[in-house]
Amino acid sequence: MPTHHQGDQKEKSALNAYISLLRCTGTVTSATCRHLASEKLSIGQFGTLEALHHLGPLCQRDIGKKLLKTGGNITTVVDNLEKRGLVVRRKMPEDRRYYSVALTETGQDLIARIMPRHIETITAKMSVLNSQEQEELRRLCRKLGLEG
Amino acid sequence: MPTHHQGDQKEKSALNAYISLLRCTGTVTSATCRHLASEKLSIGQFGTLEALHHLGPLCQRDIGKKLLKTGGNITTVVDNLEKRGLVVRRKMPEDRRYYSVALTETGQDLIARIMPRHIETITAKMSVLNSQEQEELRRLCRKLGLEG
DNA sequence: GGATGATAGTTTAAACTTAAATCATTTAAC
DNA sequence: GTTAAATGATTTAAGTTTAAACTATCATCC
Repeated sequence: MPTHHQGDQKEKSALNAYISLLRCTGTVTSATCRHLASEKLSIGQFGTLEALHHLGPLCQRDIGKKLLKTGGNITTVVDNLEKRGLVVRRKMPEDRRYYSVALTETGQDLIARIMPRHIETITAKMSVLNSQEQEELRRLCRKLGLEG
Repeated sequence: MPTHHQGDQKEKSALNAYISLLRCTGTVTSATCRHLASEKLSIGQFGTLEALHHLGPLCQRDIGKKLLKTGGNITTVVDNLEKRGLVVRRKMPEDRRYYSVALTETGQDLIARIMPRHIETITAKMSVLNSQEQEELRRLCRKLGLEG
């Protein structure tokens, strides 16, 4: 049976890691997403374009899963992207509950233009860690992030 | 001079770490903050109460720095906490631009009641990693999070 | 000691996000 | 086949967040 002291130590270690994790993500996100403002893209909008760019057309549910956002939010995000002509919705004939959301040519052009800079910014920010450290960070985050 | 191939590898490693980091924080935050809804506390409100609990009275600027939020947001958060009688603002006589924001007894009681459960939830979630891994995650996040 | 600039906080408008209720469509069970 | 349950998407109302403009106070410097 663990003593109180051991319990304290366990909590302390967990809390320290947790706090550092959240704070780190805050500063990193802020640094890497700053440049999106000049394109009038929210993080959710950019994330959606990026997902479509990377994975091809997706239904809104899958976009939501990818971005960890609610369905209502995805509706709004896709609405706004559609208004700007960056994506299109297409009803899926084989299951008419679904929309397939896809990049338009304009959307394709925009994300293709933004991505190099975005990747560059991320690479620069992450290069505070060497590749071995990056690998270890990834491993730990993946282990920790397995949903629950 | 690095070859293109090396550049690709460097980007790939950075991006993988970055994506895992953001996704991990998303799932961890969602898991650890779910219980706050039952107390009708937003994450920002809880963060403010916690900061005041941990550090004692703070001015709004310092709360904002702690939470990585804008000044306008802190005004709203403190307004709402004050309406519920959980915190009080006090003008600082020595510099009347500042408010000192402090927990009321009610606020103190609330945060004292919530914290054990919150810590427990975090500890449980983080215990996917052993203490050595937690320590390493903390180190990497701190290194990465140094502002910029 | 008065102008200038910096800092703390507030307000406003617009955008984002969520939870909950709702609509439309499909699947399963009978 | 028809009903019931499940699923994808939308709507609504409420709350959160931000940027930008604004007020109030303090510090500096001539």
